[in-house]
Amino acid sequence: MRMSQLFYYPQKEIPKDVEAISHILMVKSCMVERVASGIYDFLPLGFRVLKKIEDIIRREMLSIGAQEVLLPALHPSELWKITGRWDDYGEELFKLTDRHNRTLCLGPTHEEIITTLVKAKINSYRQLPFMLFQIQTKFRDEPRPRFGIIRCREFIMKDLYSFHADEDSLNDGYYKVYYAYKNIFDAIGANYKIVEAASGPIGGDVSHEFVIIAESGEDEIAYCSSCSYSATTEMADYNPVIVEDNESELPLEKIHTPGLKSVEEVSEYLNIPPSKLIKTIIIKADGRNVALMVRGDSEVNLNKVEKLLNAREISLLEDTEGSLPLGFVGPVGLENIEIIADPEVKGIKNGVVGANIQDYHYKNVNIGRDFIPDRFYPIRKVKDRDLCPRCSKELVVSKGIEAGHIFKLGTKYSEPIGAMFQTPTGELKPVIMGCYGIGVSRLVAASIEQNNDRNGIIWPRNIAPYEIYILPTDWANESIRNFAETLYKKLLERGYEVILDDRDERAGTKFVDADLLGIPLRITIGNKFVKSDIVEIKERKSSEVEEIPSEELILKLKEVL
RNA sequence: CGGGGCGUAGCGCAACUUGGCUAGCGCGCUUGGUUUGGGACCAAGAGGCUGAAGGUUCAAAUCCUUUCGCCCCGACCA
Repeated sequence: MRMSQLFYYPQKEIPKDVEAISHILMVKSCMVERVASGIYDFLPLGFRVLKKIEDIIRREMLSIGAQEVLLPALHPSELWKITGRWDDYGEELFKLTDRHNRTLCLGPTHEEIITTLVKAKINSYRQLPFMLFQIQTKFRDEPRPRFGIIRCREFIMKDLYSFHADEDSLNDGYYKVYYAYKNIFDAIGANYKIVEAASGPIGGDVSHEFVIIAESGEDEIAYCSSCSYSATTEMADYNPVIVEDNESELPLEKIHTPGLKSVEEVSEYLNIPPSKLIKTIIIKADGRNVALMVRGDSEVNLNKVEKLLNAREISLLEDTEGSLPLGFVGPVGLENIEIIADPEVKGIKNGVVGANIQDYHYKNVNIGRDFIPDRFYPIRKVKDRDLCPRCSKELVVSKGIEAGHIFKLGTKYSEPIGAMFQTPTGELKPVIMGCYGIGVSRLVAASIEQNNDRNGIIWPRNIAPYEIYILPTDWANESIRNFAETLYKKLLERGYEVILDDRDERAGTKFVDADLLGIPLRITIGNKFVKSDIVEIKERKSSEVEEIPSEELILKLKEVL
């Protein structure tokens, strides 16, 4: 590509409110252009990167035997009503009505469509297993689009669906995809973690997320600094450590704490650290009230409680439900209600809890003397530097971008839709399914989040829009120009993806653009070439410059690329 | 959905509080000249229905109402 022809209009000034590094760099480097909130144009440079990522994904999908299909973006409402998701999916579903007053939605995901297809074509175990995938635009009416292309209302996603006759086969398929995903994320050059995850509204039991470590991520994950354990903080376990306070028990004391409900308020008012407070919250689990206790500097992980209680539905108790003075609840004298405490609570001597009386707390509360929890169980959210549940080394809590998510769906969709097959014994069974997504457009941004410096993007070679940037410092100089042109043609012939900066710009401008665009290799043809036939090769990533005689250039490129 | 903020040239912003000449500045763009290895300089230009609708007024970018769009923070922790 000739720079003079490229649809490239770098922006020096970008809006103040653009936050994420990837967003800033993508706007600056003219990769994308915002059309509306959460809706973007992909411009030539951005689109090339998108295509490269797509190709990597496609190659891996094909290699595990999946076949590519293209499914509609427009879905009739009936399909979504069958699975109940017309209502369950909520406001994120883009709904619309056609001229005949038929209701439709723009597909946020394609389980309904693909399962209906399978219903139409599959009726025997002999046809199973198989996998289909699609790479296409999906739509979600996000409550708040954010971080440029990372959280959009319209975005490109790869979805693979697998169909099986039994659990073993599903498991087989699941791990085939799991390893294909590893290959993909490795090929893209991402720093990522595979974490055990909650399956969310898509459903199913087993699930892994592929998370790209990045500050602007909206996922929070915990991973072990030593072994391979990792999970979302929703799911993560930890090895509880009980630190016994080393002090003697003081007499219980009731204190007036008018209007002070939160841990911070009470802690500040009494000048006692939050770790000495015991937070007590009341939840409703399938209609039954349960009290949960954690140390004041911790947070309850409701996800864990839900699992522990094996409850279908749990929620925090509302002010209007029951007679407890919310904000002043404590375990002392709390009756007819199960109390579950985090093991950490055991270590607290002379703690502070709510008194179950409006505007009062108790000081110097001691476990055993003043109250006894019904059971201890680690129910708080993990924190940075907690101990790994497997190897007891320290965990790291970090933010990341959810880039891939794989689920075992089971028969969640095949059953209601009626995608059945006949077993060898003539039985009719619903097809067992798996579903496996990758946020393709999001990966473009995620990669930039990890690969940049103050001058711009640093593309990993596999997904760079071009491999080589030929930079003639003075386009008006005939010998420079001739050499650059010849080099450009030679490299194209040899199959390299090359940019030739044939603009009549000052050298400085070209250097700045080359850095911003982050093309892995830059070849500078300047005054050293004019004087002594020397050209420069610079690697964007390491900033290493090598000067070599011009006639050795092509050979040298073979070596480094 | 709750709270806050912003819509003025392609982009980034000023002028609005206290209404009043031709709505400014920077980037980018056009023309000419000088420059030419890290976002050059000088000169001359082009480019605006001040988001939209209504109102107040002799007079509205500016005040009022409505509406549309955009951004940020929050959205179960006691």
